[in-house]
Amino acid sequence: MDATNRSRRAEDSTNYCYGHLMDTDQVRSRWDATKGACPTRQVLGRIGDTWTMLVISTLEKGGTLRSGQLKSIIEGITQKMLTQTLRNLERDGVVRRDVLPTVPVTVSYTLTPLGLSLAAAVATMRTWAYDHMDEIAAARDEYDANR
Amino acid sequence: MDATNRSRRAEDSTNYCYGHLMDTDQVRSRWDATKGACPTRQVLGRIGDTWTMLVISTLEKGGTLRSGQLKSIIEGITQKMLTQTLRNLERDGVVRRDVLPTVPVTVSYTLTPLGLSLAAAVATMRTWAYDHMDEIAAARDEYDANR
DNA sequence: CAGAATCCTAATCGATACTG
DNA sequence: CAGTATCGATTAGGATTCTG
Repeated sequence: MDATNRSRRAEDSTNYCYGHLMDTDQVRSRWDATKGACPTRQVLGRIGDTWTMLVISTLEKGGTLRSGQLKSIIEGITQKMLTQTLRNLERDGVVRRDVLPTVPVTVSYTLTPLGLSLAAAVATMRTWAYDHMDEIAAARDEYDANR
Repeated sequence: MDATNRSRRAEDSTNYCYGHLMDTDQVRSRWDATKGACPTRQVLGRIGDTWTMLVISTLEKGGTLRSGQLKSIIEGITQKMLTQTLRNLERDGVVRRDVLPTVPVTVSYTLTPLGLSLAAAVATMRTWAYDHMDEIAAARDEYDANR
């Protein structure tokens, strides 16, 4: 029973797919379930974490940036989370990591073409949030006032 | 020291703002920091959680839906997470909750105009993920092959 | 400078049982 | 049916220390 629960968690917890919203057959035919979650869900999950959008947007605005520059521009990010976020994005083909063999080593990051197209979609979300933050704040105030 | 760490976590952990990407003064002037995180960050954080995008997209497609309908359409969601997600969206003014005093009670949810505009932005992200899932999968395969 | 490794707390989320 | 409450497993992520 514990084993059942645990394996369920491990295997399926990120597999919820968007099939009912798109062409399910097409999604299924392009999705190798043995490799893990539905890709749409994986990508959206990645986008949603604390730092990914911030890193992408910062690179979009700044072009090629060094690790230290990203760290100082993105207020509050720790070394660990910056590295982790950049590794994930690199793995997904969204950023390119370049190492110059200076002493000490110089590492820079740049959005790939795929990353640039993602940055555009991210900007849409960011702009929406910015444009509607007053409306949201007002809705929250009203909601909270009634309890 | 523990107290310091804990309070820092509690108070500031979601306050990282997008000021360096937008008009910082304007963001600051519209953002009451005593109420918590930067609104942009709050909204994007909400979008990024496991179920929010799915619920929004499902309501966009289905129009007005009852709680039970949402639960059966969205594969894998639990009662708890559905309720929690809907509450958050209701608080932000994104969905409207209507209760009919039948026995037992009937509850339905609908996107507000604000919610509809958000759904459009969400669709952009969803479509991006769908359109690029092959590219991402390929990038991952290549990345993973080199280690 | 860039990042890997360790430790530890807090938030997330699923499972389950219960209420009107 | 819709929702609440509680518990436990898992994960995210911050602080810190160490390496080339």
